[in-house]
Amino acid sequence: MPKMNNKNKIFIDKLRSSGLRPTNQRVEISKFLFNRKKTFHFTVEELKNSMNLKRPKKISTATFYNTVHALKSAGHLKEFSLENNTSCYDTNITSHHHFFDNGRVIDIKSDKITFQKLPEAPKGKKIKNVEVVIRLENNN
Amino acid sequence: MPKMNNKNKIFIDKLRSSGLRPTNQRVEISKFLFNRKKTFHFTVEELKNSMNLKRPKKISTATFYNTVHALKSAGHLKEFSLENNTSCYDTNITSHHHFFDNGRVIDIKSDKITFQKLPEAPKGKKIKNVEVVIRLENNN
DNA sequence: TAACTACTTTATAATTATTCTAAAGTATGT
DNA sequence: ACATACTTTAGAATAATTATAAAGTAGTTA
Ligand SMILES: [Mn+2]
Ligand SMILES: [Mn+2]
Ligand SMILES: [Zn+2]
Ligand SMILES: [Zn+2]
Repeated sequence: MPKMNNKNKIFIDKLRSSGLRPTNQRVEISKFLFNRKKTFHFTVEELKNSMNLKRPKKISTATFYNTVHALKSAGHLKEFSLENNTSCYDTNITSHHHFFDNGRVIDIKSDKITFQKLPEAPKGKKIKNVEVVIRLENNN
Repeated sequence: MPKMNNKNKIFIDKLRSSGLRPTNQRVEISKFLFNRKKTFHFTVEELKNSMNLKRPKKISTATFYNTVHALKSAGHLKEFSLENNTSCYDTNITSHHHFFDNGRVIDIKSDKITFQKLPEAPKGKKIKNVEVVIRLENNN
C-alpha cells in the first residue's frame, strides 16, 4: 500500500467524508483547495488551469468537476453564481457575505453586517439563509 | 406609414430609448414585459416560450436576446443570476431585494430590509449597491 | 501473487445558455 | 421606385457543464 502520508490526513478526510477515495489526483486537488490560510474563491476552470499549469501530467476536466461537486455536496465548499453566470466555489463554508469588485470576490464576515429590519418569510416558508452582496466601484 | 397606436406609446418609448426601432416583434415583447401591474422575473427562454406558445409566427431567439439586452442596457430591466447560472431579468428596476424560493423569485421592497451595520468599502472603492437574497425553505 | 471486482480517470460527446454570422426581409429618406 | 440602413432569422459557434464509455487502478480474495 502507498505509505500513509500523515500530514495529508485533513485533506484526505475531506475526500473520504465526501464519499471519495483519496486518489492522487483528488488529494492534490483537496490540498490545493484547503491548504491555505485565506478563503479561496474559484471557478472550476480557474482551478483546473492553475493546477494543471505546473504539472506534466494534467488532471482531466471531469475529475475537477466531479471532485469539486462531491466536496460541495458534502458541505466542504459553498457555491454561488458570478455575474457572468458561472459557478464560483468558496472554501469559506461559514455563513458570510461578499463584496463583488469587478471580477474579484472578497469575503465579508457575517458579523460585519447586521440587520435592523428583515421581512418575514411568506406563509408556510421559513428563512434558510440570508446573503448580502455589496457591489463595489472605483472612487471618483 | 402604420397608424401610430397611441396606447402603445409607453412600450414604444422604452424601445426608442434603448436605441431600438419599434418593430412589431419588439413592440410585442415590450408590451408583454411591461404591460403588467406586478414585477415580472423571467429568463429569456421562459419569455420566448410563453410568447411563442400562442403565436403562429414565432419570434426568433436572437430577437428575444437582442431586445432584452438592449432594454437591460438602457436600464429598463435589471439582470441577476439564478442559482442554476442563468440570467434572470426583472422589470422592477428600483433597488430592491429578493426571496429565492426554490425556482421562484419574489421581490422584497427596499424598505423592508434595513441595516444596523454595514462594512466600509475597501480603500479606493465605494459601494455601488447592496443586494440581499433571502433563501426560503418549507416549514417543518 | 493472480484473479476478481469495484471504483477512477480520461477523452470525447452531448447539453444548455448564450452569442455570432450572414443572408434575406423591411422600413425610411429622397 | 431606389438606395440605404436597420431587422429578423436560421443556423453556426462558444463556453460552461454534464454524460458516456473505455481503459486504468486499487482493494479484496483465493
Ligand atoms: Mn454544478
Ligand atoms: Mn447577457
Ligand atoms: Zn466567500
Ligand atoms: Zn425583483
